[in-house]
Amino acid sequence: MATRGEWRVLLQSCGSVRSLKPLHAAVLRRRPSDLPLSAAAASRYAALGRPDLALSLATSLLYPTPPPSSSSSSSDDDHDDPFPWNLLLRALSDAGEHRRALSLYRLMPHLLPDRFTFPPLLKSCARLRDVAEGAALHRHAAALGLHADAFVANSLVAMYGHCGDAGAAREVFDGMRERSVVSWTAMIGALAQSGFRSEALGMFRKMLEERGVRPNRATFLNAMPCVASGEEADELYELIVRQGLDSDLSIRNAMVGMLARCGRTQFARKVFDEISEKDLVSWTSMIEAYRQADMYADALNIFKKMKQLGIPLDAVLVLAIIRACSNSMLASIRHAKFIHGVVIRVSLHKDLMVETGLVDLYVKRGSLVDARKIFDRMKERNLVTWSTMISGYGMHGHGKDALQLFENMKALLVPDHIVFVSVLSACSHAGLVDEGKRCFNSMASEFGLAPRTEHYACMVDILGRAGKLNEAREFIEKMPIKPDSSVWGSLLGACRMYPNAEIAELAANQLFKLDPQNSGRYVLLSNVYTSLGKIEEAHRIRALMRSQGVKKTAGYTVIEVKNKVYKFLVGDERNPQSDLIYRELERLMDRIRRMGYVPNTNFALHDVEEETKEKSLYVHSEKLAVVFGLINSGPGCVIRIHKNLRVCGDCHSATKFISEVTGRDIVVRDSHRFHHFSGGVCSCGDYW
DNA sequence: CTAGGGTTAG
Repeated sequence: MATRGEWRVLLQSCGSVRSLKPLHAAVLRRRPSDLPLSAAAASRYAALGRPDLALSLATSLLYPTPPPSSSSSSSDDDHDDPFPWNLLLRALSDAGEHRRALSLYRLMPHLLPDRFTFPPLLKSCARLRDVAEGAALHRHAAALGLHADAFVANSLVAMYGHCGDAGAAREVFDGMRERSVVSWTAMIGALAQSGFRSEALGMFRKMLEERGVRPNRATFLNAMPCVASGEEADELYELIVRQGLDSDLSIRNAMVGMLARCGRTQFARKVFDEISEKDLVSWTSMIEAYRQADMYADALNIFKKMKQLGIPLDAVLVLAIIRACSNSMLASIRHAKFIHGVVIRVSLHKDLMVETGLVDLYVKRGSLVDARKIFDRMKERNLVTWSTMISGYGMHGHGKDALQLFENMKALLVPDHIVFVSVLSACSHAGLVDEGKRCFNSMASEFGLAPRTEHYACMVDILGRAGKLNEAREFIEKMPIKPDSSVWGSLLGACRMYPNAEIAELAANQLFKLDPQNSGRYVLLSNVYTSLGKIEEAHRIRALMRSQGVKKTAGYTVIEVKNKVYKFLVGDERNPQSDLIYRELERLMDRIRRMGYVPNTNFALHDVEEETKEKSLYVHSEKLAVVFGLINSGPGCVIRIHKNLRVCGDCHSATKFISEVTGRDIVVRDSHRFHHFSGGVCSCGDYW
């Protein structure tokens, strides 16, 4: 009878699956339940391009049927040789069977792992983002004195990096005797993936100074996503060209993203156009480029061009265009339906991420009904899906529906931090104080989740909107974590509806320290003073804003009419129907004034006569867009407009009256939420 | 037999 060593040589010299199969069968007959030999066979299947066979064999090794009585002999020379196991671990890891790889490792305690054992296992931990398992392997390797091996150490850095623990990665990196380009690259990647982008670039610069280490393709691919400024982008671009790496497809794809992120959209497009053999990642990167620059029309053109060229789409690409459409000011429900149609035609509508993206798309384009229809038809839903639908209900002011959905979800899944943000923001949009409090308290008591600043901000919002300003302030004072600008922003926001100089100042002073360039906060504080009659103070804040060099973001409103998007600025006269719009506006304002509408000049500019203030309110972009919509659509048609900032209080009041006198439903999306106006009432219940 | 990489929904 041949020894195991002889069998193993036979297995490993097999050149084809066809010859491996009978040999494997012979092994099973002669040496049943010889794990190392079966492992060698499995890794050979993987090496010959059949990971599926390797996997099913590995599975049978992990969960064996009871073996016949004969057992493997333990006296063989190579019984403890980890080599075949290492091959199998790698095969499993490469096949994406990470849990199986780790299970296999746990089943081989009789074997002494060697330095080859750890890299594939650490890679599996990285893919699974299982830092606990990874740290355990780290301890095993250290106990065996293998953690100092260059390959093991590099794998550890990468594993901690993928798990988002840059500190642990750094510790391993700093402890290394020799650092190769791979070590540096892994460390840069670790910092990048933990969100420490500038530190990652700093590491990249430090590496450039290191002797004998030159960046390569992988280094650039890790460094490019960290670049945030045009100058840095140019610098990397130069280095890449100098190294002759600029013809590489992955490098060019990453360049497109890098240049676009830095605002060099034109340059990004040039790099994209010069890719001769574009792959799906190239196209996706270009669409993402445009999405980040808020250039939805260009993103859509790229998408349409792909369709013309007959390029097959995948889920990632479709998600890019879905996100571009969701976020854009220029898209409408019509666009959502067009993209939805394409998604169905290319059969990507059964993909969980795509479906969730579509739910969000319809929510953001204003159709809760379509969003819910997709949600209901989904076979599978994860936390992201539920939180998308819950926050969708919240944005549209359907607080009770959001809470109902949250209850349904809790019966199936355990909520995470973000789901709670969705639920709490839904409570704040709908003014559900008690429900919000209960929900907030349940985070820690029922789910062991420590509330983060976002959750505190929601609670302050909820209390503030209910007029409980002092309670909101006390709530902040008792926070166990440091309140950030979102928390103070909520407190200041509450003063919009319940003007209170003391509290507004308290919040604003913090905000001016934390986030001095945000123009909205100055405007808000100034408006609070105005509505309290403290005109001098209001002027002081406007002056402060000027002296800080803070520019007020220009407000604008868009509306789609007959498949074309129109944009209105305040007092805009560029529209071809301008004369008609202003005549109709005058008429409408007269009508609603007779019904009781009183212009709220707190929202107007100062230093002008009352009558001029009123006129300046009339020409707010929201009102212009609504009137334009009314003129250009038939009775019964819903008017949908989209404003880049929060809708102003006066326009909100006027729109309620307009919905009543015209009998039209008007849907306004602002930077914060949706307002559905119908019959003189708004879905936000005047909480916003 | 081993390490690092471009696009991915709340």
